[in-house]
Amino acid sequence: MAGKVAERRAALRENLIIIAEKRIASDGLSALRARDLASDAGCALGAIYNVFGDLTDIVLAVNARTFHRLGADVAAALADAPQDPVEQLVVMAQAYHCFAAANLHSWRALFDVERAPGEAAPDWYLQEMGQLFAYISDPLAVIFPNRDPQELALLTRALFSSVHGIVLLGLDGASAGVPSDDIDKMIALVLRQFASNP
Amino acid sequence: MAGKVAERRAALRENLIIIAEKRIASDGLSALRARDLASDAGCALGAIYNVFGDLTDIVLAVNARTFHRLGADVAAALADAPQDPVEQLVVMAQAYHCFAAANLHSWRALFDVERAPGEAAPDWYLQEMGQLFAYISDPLAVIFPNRDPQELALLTRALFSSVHGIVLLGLDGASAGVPSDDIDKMIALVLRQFASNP
DNA sequence: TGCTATCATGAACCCCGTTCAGTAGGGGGT
DNA sequence: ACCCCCTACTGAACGGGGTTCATGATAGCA
Repeated sequence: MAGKVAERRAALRENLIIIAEKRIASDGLSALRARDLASDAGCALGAIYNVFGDLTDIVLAVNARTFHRLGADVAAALADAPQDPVEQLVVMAQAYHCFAAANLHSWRALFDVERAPGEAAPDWYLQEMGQLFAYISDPLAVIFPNRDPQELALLTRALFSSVHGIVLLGLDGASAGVPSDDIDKMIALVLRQFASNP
Repeated sequence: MAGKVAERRAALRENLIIIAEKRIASDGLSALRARDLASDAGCALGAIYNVFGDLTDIVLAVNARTFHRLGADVAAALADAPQDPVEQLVVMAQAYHCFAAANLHSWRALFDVERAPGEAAPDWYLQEMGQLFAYISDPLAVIFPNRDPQELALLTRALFSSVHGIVLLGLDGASAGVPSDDIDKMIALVLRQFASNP
């Protein structure tokens, strides 16, 4: 049976991703251990390396799923949003915040995984990122109809980064815990103010 | 001699901090090894633990110095800035970007060090952060004279976080390397737009 | 000088990711 | 049905890292 081996491996692969996902979600990226994975999956330690190159590959697979869920949440928020483009931006940003807060460890793993220096970001990463940027870019183009596409691209990236920064520092423990409401307020302040004078 | 031991330890402490600082600056936080530190400092491996609780304590000491240098750079930029409060914000933010780019590894170490969960941020961290916030808050109060202090505090934090986010994602390798000029443009776009309609 | 309390030392411990020699198992030929 | 061979799985072992602690060195004091 030629397909049998590939099938078993694919099943193990899925299994490992799900187990790693749970582990990261509950205890954070730094709590991920190869030996725990193996024992939870009921496989040998070495079996992990028959299916993944190393632990980072598993984390990347988990991150792909997380990123996809994030994109779906933002898209869902956008679907329910009012027509006003500024409100659309606010709603999406707050959905981003909401996702990050509700999936803190998984969300942090998106950025905490260390990429080998010089290695390009995976394809799915750029793709999901592009999707998020597209969600932002559309309302922006309505708000700023006179800016050229290049400038809109910069604006898009700048706004995403701003919201990301607000959420990142807001959820960071070092800041002594910014209340969730304050984070939403900051997001709304920045976005509304930003879009107030095109 | 009662002070002799304390003196020797203080010297070793300083020495270790400087060596760790160099190491982090050149190769990044993850390249910091206790054994390298000991051999570079010409001391025993265990001597490190006579002077610091663990490696994280050394990193925190390095971070305190980095943060201080960062604050000094921002203050220097502010001193040379024009009177216009919006321009002051822009100049400070670009000084932040400039510092981060020129001290990439040290700057990343400020945020990459993992704090024990539930442990409060060190005193110096909150103090330096407060200093940075004060630099931002002053021009903001001029730009938005009608907002109450509480709202100004939120604005201050939001703007800092936004600039931080722009610099963070801009300097991140995963974004396929945003050109430095673009980062400065994004900063200026966000800040000018933000302050354009008080 | 000898005694003792204190300090410095680095080999050893434990944890962890990764590897690879050894083994089990299944498919195909007779 | 039997055996052989090749593949894939296994988990003990390796290397590297942070931290500890029994031991040896040292400095102060009588």
